[in-house]
Amino acid sequence: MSHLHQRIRRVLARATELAVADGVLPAAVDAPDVPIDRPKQAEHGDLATNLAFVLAKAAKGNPRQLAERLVPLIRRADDAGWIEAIEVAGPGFLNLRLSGPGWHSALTDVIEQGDRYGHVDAGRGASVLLEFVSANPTGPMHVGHGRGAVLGDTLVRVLRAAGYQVAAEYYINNVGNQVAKLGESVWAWMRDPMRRAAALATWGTGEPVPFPDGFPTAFPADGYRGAYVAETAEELAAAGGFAAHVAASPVWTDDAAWGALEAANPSGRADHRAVTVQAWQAMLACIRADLDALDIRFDRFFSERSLHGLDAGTVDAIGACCGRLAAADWAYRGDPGKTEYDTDDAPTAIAPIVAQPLLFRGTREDIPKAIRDGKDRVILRGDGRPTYFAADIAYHEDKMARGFDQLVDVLGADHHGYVSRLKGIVHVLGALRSHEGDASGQRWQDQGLEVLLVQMVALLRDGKPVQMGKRSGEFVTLRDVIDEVTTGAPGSGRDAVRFTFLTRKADAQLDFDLEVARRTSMDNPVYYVQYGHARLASVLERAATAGKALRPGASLDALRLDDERALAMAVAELPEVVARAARNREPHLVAYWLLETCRAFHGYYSRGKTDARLITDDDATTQARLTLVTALRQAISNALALLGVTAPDHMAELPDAEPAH
RNA sequence: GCGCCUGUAGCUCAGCUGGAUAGAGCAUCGGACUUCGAAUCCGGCGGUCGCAGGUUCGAAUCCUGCCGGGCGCGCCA
Repeated sequence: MSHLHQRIRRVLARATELAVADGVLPAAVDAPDVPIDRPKQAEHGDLATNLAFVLAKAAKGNPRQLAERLVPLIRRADDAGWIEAIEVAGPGFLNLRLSGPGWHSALTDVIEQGDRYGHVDAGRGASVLLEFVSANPTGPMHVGHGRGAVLGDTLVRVLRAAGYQVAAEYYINNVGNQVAKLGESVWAWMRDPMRRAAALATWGTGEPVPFPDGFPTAFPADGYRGAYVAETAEELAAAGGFAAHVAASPVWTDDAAWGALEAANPSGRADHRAVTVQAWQAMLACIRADLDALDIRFDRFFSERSLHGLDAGTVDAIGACCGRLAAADWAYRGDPGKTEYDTDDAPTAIAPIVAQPLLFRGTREDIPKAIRDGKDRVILRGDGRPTYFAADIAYHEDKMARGFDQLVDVLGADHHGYVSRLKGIVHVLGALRSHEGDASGQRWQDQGLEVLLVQMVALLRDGKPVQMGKRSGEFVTLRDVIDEVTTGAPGSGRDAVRFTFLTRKADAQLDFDLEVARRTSMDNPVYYVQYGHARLASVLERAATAGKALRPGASLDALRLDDERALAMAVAELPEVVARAARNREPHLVAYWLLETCRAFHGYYSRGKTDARLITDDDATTQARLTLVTALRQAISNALALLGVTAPDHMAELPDAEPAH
């Protein structure tokens, strides 16, 4: 699929070849990936390139001189006549002014390609595994998770549009102390139906709910305190299946008693208890519903339990991986009992640590300094249980074994201390492969893992921070935010949340103002852009009603305004923006393209109200302008689709909005 | 202490592989609809790109140092 910049780039590449053939350039010069800019100054033409600089550097020549000599060659290479004028400017810029057919072709591209316009082949079919969200299934998603989710999902869409094969994956942390704690918290509520009912009623009133006192089984001091825990307990109690457990009354900390009670969990481990499993499954269902509300889909939910060999049909991949690492001296036995559990976080009733832990050599000198760890980390605890880190090693080993070309993880910024460790893993697993005679190892050592950090979200309401007490469990959930910014139109909450998250690049902190996200003006970018789309759709509708609908193959010669040329150039840029957004993993670029393009259109439209109306009495003018409008609408619609935001043909009237007249 | 992110207009932020006179929105001041959606547009005001060096034809962008802000450094996940 061809687009304007690509065609111009081909002309410039051919001109470079001609330059070599004519001896203007030495044969040794490689034709570079020709950079094409949109100049800031209108006098600088439609497109500009610093090709002469790049070539001059390689050929050790004078850029300005080389640019002069390239001009006739570009003319010669431009046999299709896209370029009307070439000007050498400044120290050697080549400013191109496109011919009518040249810039018109940007519009006909869109009309021809329809909803495929903007798709490019930058990825050349490379396969990418993109892991994102991976929120612990111990509670509902909060706003920060939401940002990672939207960024990840938008990146999936953008990468696919840019010609990558993408697998979207969610890693479920369903093993360990955190899920055990969730299970214990749910269990505490299940044991006491009276208090549960009272507490659930109290939650609705906003009164504080007393936790520590009066439970037959005390509520864990560091348990999960949100209302959702009691609600889950209510559901599980109602669903039944735990009557025997309650009757047998095992104390939560008594692993042996639980082991005797549950055939599926002979060890009795707290994170394997039936109630724990049901609890995180309920949480995961809730998370999936929230993701669904944002139109986020995954190709796979990857269970951490499967790496432990705990899911049906799985084997202990972690043990196997640790064994391989130890065999290649990437792991070693450390001193037993050197570090105690922090009593706050310790899983209850664990055996004293007497055996030797296995440590990962993340500090070895042959790991590149940038990803070398400051300290060797435990992967198998003294009691033999793997750490979270060990599971992540096995998980990334699994990803690598699946034959992807690239691995990308999206992480919350609060995990940034973990990034180098994670990158270290992939490097070492690559080295391990090389050590074991696997040729693919080198590629992973060189290329490694790519990690995108998503910075924090500060939630505001009308400019003031929204207080979130994490200890009380009363934090604002993603669901709350979606609900609060939902106005009247279907999908409006999703649209506002998605677009707002994409108005900042990932590594910048984001203020999310709930009040602004509901607003119907320029400070709410999603509205501005959707209004632009609705305006375009409305023009087309009106033209059709007036019997002046666009006919195929209309001539564009009647487009003579600077605004029209600029809009066509904006449309032409979309495929470039998609390619760059994919390459740099920066989906916000698409959002900015939308804002700029809509701003340009609103300006054109307003100026035209007096002297350049879109629907006129002159047929040729009307047809040409409707072509522009059609192409713009299509391009904007496509870009919105990449962001997962709806492109409405009409804006819903808001109850609290001033009526338009 | 070590490491990561960050510092651009009063505020919130863009700024492509280093490229031409650093751009938007908000705020503020002033304008624009009898007709395609004024939920919009046009204009004014506003800058030592944190500071100091370096690299080169050219630095907000790359390198070094310093200063300020945020975060991370568990046999938690």
